[in-house]
Amino acid sequence: MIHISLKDGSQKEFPERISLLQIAESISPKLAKNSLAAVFNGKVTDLAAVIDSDGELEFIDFEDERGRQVYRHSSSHVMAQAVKRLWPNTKFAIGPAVDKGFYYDFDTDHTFTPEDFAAIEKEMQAIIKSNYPIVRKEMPRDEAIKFFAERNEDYKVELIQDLPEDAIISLYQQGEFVDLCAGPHVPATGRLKAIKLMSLAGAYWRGSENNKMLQRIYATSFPKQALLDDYLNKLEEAKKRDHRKLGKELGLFVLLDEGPGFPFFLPKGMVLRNELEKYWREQHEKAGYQEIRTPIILNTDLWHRSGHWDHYQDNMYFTKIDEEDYAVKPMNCPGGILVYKQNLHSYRELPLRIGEMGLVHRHEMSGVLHGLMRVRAFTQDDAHIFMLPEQIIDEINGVMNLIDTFYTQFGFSYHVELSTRPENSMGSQEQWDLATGALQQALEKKGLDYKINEGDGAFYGPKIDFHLQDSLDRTWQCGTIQLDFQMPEKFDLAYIGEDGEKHRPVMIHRVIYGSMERFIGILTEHFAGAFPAWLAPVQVRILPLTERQHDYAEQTLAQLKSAGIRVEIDKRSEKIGYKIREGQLQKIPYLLVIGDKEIEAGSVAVRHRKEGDLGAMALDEFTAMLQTEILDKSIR
RNA sequence: GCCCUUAUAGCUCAGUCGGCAGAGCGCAUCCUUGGUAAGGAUGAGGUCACCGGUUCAAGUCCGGUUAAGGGCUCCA
Repeated sequence: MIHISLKDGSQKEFPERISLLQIAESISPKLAKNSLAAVFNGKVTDLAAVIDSDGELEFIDFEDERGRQVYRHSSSHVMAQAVKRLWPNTKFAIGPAVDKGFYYDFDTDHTFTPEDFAAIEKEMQAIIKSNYPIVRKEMPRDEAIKFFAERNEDYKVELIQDLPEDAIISLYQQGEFVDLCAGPHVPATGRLKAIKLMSLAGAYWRGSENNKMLQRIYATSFPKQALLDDYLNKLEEAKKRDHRKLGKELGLFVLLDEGPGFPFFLPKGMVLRNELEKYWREQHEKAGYQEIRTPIILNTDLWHRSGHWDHYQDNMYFTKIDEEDYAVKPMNCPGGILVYKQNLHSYRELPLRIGEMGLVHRHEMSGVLHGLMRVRAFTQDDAHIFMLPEQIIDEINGVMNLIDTFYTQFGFSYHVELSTRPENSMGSQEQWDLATGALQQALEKKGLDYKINEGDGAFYGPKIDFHLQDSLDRTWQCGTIQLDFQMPEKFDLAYIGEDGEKHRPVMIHRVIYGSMERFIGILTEHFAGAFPAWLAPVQVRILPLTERQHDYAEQTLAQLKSAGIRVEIDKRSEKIGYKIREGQLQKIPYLLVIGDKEIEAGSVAVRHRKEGDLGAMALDEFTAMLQTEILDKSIR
């Protein structure tokens, strides 16, 4: 029996060999009618069918036992077939389904431009209309190599050569087009419906920058035009939350030609940033951290000693002072370590938790810069914890709890990854195994689901990464916990144990926001610029109806200010509707409309950015309400 | 860094076949003094990213540089 879990959480059981059409029929006749039933040779473990509450089919695609989406994968073959027809000399690399669509990598003399999209889409529609059966063929490895070599498909030959000697190679054919493919596929090209080519990109063959760069076409497909339209609309909506767009509109930050990757924070962005730092300091004081600040520029002897010279040089900036070589810090740890070394420490002092809002500079390649998410100068909300070996698990657990407190405060959900030893790293395998094991143990003790990221650790230790999502569902690493046996060694760190002898402490590097820049970027998209009142750069805007209310508005402003509220007045001689519109667009939590009625009653008319007109209230009452909201850090 | 695309007013963007630089928003001034998402008029605002080339003539065509956008690789 195989178990099928539907996306709505329910479970069904089926015999081993069954067609997807049969599965679909047994779940819902409606689903079956729209079904993409595939001729299928393996097991089905998941049927990604989502049926929304009113029974309409929201999205359907089948996944095979390795999680591949059949419908999109078949779409990718049809795109390849169309490209082959239009540019017969094209060589084919790979064309998998991805999250919201599919792509295919091509090697051809023709340079694709977006103008080619219409022609390719038209050819794809012709192929769909022809309704070619998609037929699976199998042949021995040697025969398959010969088959593709004759067709000059170098990449396919290379792919097959990587398969075991005795492998049976499967090919899928539709009309004149044959592709190397494990399958499965929809039974015929006519099953495909709405197709849209999305974008062009360069992509290295097999993802290595030492290989040739191929041309990748990204596209998506849906079984109904309405679903495609819906998807495109959602993309448009997501773009409206883009932190780069909102950052400009809300006056949070700018990026200028004069400093690529070096963001300028504007007054409103600074208010937000300072509030985040304030919250950070409160929480860290509670959690037993101390705070330090270390220099941005330090001499190169230090960086040799720390291993950054050998392992991180390409990402560092250098400078000279009085003929001596200095480097701008790319990480805060060496500074923190020097602070630790200022005293001889007793085991009784440990764990020692030392935080630093540390400004670091990293030379990132020009092509990777992205708004606030990926910059060349950023402030890490760093901390280094020096501890006894037996304190490791507890300390990691403490940091995980702190991270959870922060992310929950902002309403983020996150996923966790464990990154292991990279190639360019220092220390013995034994130490790495120990460190990686400790992180793993801490994760398991906490019961967190995590994904393993082979070879993605820091050069001095493995790490647990916490990832948050942006508005386009791209994920960004924010929090990280890194366990380090190397730096204490390199810097000969010590504490005096119970036995009166010197011992080596263990070190954790950790950030929670990750970087202030990236976190503000994510936060902006998460709230679509409508920050909770405690973070909002302007919490209240007073809108006097006419000049007659200006004095009263000033009094109101003074009272709110003395209550610690960030408030401003719009005194322009514009109509109230216009002032409200602007206040809404600036996503200010509260707009206070003041007319003669309010003056007479000694009140303010309150409008909330999401809830609309809340009616008149005494100023004291409003102030108390808002103060509570700010103090509770509520999301309203 | 690599592949593709883009760069015109503070912002968003038109500008056709190479022939006098445009609109809306915003801004300034004036009129309007109003009740919950855009009242009206007038005006200012430009080295068409930068450097070079072709041409009688370049925002427009060509080459280069810089920056930005979508990816790849890399990363907080």
